[in-house]
Amino acid sequence: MSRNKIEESLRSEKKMSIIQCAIGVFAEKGFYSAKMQDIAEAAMIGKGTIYEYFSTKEELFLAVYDYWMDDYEMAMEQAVESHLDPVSKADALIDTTVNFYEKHAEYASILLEFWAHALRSKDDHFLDRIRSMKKKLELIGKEVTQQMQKLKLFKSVDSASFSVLELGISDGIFLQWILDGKSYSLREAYKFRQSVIGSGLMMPALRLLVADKIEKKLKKGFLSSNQS
Amino acid sequence: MSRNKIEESLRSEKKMSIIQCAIGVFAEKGFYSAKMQDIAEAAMIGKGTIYEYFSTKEELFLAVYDYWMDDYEMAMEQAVESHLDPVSKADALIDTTVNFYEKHAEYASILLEFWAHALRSKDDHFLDRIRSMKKKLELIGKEVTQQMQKLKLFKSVDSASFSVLELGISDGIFLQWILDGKSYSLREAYKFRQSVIGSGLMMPALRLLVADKIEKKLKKGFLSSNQS
Amino acid sequence: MSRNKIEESLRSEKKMSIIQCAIGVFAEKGFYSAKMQDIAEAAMIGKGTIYEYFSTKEELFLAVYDYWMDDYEMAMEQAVESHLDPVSKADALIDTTVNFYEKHAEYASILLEFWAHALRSKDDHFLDRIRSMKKKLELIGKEVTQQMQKLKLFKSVDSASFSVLELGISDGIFLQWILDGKSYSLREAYKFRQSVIGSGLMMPALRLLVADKIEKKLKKGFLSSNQS
Amino acid sequence: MSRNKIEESLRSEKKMSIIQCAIGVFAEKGFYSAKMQDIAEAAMIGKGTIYEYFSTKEELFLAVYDYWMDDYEMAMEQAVESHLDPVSKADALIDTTVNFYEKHAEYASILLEFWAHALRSKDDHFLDRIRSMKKKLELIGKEVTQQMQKLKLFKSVDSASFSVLELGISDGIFLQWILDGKSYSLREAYKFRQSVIGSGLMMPALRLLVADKIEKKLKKGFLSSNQS
DNA sequence: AATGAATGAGCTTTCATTCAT
DNA sequence: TATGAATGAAAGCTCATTCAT
Repeated sequence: MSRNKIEESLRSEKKMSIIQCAIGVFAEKGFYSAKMQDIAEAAMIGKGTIYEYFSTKEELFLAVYDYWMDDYEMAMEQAVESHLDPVSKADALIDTTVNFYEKHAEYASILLEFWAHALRSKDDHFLDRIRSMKKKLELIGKEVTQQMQKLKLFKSVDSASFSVLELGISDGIFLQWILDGKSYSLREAYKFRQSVIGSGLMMPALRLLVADKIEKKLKKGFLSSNQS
Repeated sequence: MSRNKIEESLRSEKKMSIIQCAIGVFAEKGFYSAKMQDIAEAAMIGKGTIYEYFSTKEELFLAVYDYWMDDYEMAMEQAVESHLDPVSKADALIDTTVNFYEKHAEYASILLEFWAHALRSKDDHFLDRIRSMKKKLELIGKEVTQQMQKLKLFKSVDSASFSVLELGISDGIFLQWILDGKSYSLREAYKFRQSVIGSGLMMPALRLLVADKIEKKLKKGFLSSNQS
Repeated sequence: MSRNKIEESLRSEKKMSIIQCAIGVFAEKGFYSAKMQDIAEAAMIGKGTIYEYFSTKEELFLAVYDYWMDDYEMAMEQAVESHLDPVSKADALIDTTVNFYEKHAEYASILLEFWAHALRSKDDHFLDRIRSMKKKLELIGKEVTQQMQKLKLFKSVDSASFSVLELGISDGIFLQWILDGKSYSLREAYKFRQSVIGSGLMMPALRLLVADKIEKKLKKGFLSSNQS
Repeated sequence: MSRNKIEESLRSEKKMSIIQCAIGVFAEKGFYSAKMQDIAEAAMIGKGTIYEYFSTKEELFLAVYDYWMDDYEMAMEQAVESHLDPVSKADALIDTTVNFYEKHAEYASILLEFWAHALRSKDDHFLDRIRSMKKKLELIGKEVTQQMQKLKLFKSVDSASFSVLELGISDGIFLQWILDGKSYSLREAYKFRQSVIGSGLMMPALRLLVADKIEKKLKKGFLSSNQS
């Protein structure tokens, strides 16, 4: 590695370290209440040093979101690529999402605040970032849905609409779970959701096959804490 | 009305007026960027006067949320009470929700910010308020679901879980709709959701009855702008 | 006086009070080293209060200069108006200038800094203010010169150029006096200047009349401290 | 040259190079707004390197002024030495001054700022430097004046006072010229000044000799742009 | 000797809150 | 009761200076 490359890499590493510390502070205090001082202290560096890497607090906030979403996107892409049949893909996607959300549950408030920020900001930068990620996820969902249809597993459904809906549902469940104080299993909630929706879209042949399992799941719900 | 009662009522009216003005300012600028001065100007009163009614900015913010949620709760309760059969009730609930969300779309960022605030606040006041509202809505949803089951319209499903799920889905769809720049009809998205989910929970008898309509809806999706 | 008028007047008075305190602080520390805190303390008000009257530090600085120059301009105008013959007018102008400069000697550094600021500022506001004052003074000087010529006291001289020159000389003498640590009498320096220049412009008739006095003045200079 | 001498000389050269770059930056931005970074960039060296040569920003500022004044002093000394008769000397001095000022017109704001700085500084260093230069120039002026008197060209006048006056006038004209946006010829202004003052101090014999030329100059002034 | 990443004191400005009227 | 002038704590950001390399 050349001298420049090493320096570049060191710089990048330091940036990451600041971002990681910032996540914690932003999550705990929120964008406005988080002080640059706090973040500097968390990263055990001087206040001025942050500004060597991010020119404003807002830019750091955006970087935090980016860092996060890149992580999520990559995981989702990998999930879909590492399976062949659409059913496994769908399962893997849900699994990845649940893992991601469980891992970052404590940072949910950043997500909300970021969305709020984006909706209000004159600068489209924030909204664009959100939408680009949504587009990517929608595409993945759409493809899996279409494969399901091709294999006659799913009824004929507008795959784009369904994919958008799924994304909304996914965020919505996560949000409720957080607001409900994580009092039930997020994974079970997702599975319950899958039972309800899958049950609605499956072709009769498939439905009969898994009817029993679905029925049990629906009856059981996801609120009882002793999950099998 | 006694002298005191009149005064009390006047006071309450003024409070409402401040809250209503605050909603607009909070929505446009967000909690932190909204200045008490802005709110006072919007309400055409002096800055100090706000403090006669609310002791801090945070309290006013909470009052804004309360005012809003009371409105929503009341509308939902009325919706369910003004219909007898559970299918109409369900339709009315969806209608009310869509109406409410469409009406307050521009205030979505407050909602997000409020949730973020609640998640972070040491003071459980905020979370409690959110949960009390969710409990109420969950109850409503649970009852309707149980009635559906009693009438053999719905499969056997844990009504509490389903109700919680529905709430999450509802918020999730709204959120996506907002983040997607309201580029499609929120109502159609809700109907699509209903088709997917309904299709999964309906008893075979009912399903056959509405199969055609549902099938069409699923094929069409909700993203095309020329909705019938 | 109406309620509004009174308030307006109070506001104006407070503004003046802040300006007067700011003069002292700016003079002692310079624009950059003068802290708003210092000025607030000098005025015995809160730091924030200054911003009720001046929106930026720079605006306050400009106000200080304006306040000063208005004072000077008014004094000069009054000086010229309260005399009829041009010789008395010229004497009065010099007298006024000397008085003004002696009174504000300690604030000379503000003047210099203001000029430096004006020369550099992208905003022409500062330079314009300086030039408008110079224009006014040049006009006054020009008129007096022309009257001198009309009365055959002065040789034929381009009055505009002479007026500009005089202004420069005036500032220059003041500057030297300040930089020389006020080690001689500013008044005597001005008189010496008058002798040199007057001697050069006077018509022979007048010159012969005052030759003696001028000669003495020239011989004596203005550096000896025991001024008569 | 010994090893040490060479190193010393290299060091000195680098110092000069930094000073020259600093002049430009200080002139454009002023002492406070000029960043050490800017100066380092202008000199194409690292920020830290400046501190190898100057221990503080203020010291560099002083060095800039010194460098400048040394330049001016040397030019003035050379001017007076390269002529024999006092009239030529006086002309050469004016010429040198005009040249110097015209060349450094854009740096006028530094001069002003430096003076302001000097007046305020607790540290007499700055004022002393100014005064030592003034002393030198006054001495030169005094000598020339005395030679003029010896040759019976000038009336009897206190040469020290006159020299101080001249210095003030010189700076004053320069200052006006700068503040007037250099809208006329500095050289013509100096000549006009010479006509006015010379006319006042010349002995009758000399005056008659140049009366015509002076009269024309006075009538013409220096504000018309088409200078002959 | 030369560098520039790191630093943190210190700045202007903002704004929720108070309180005299 | 209503007000808005006054306040000062607080925070983002800057930049002269240091020092390890």
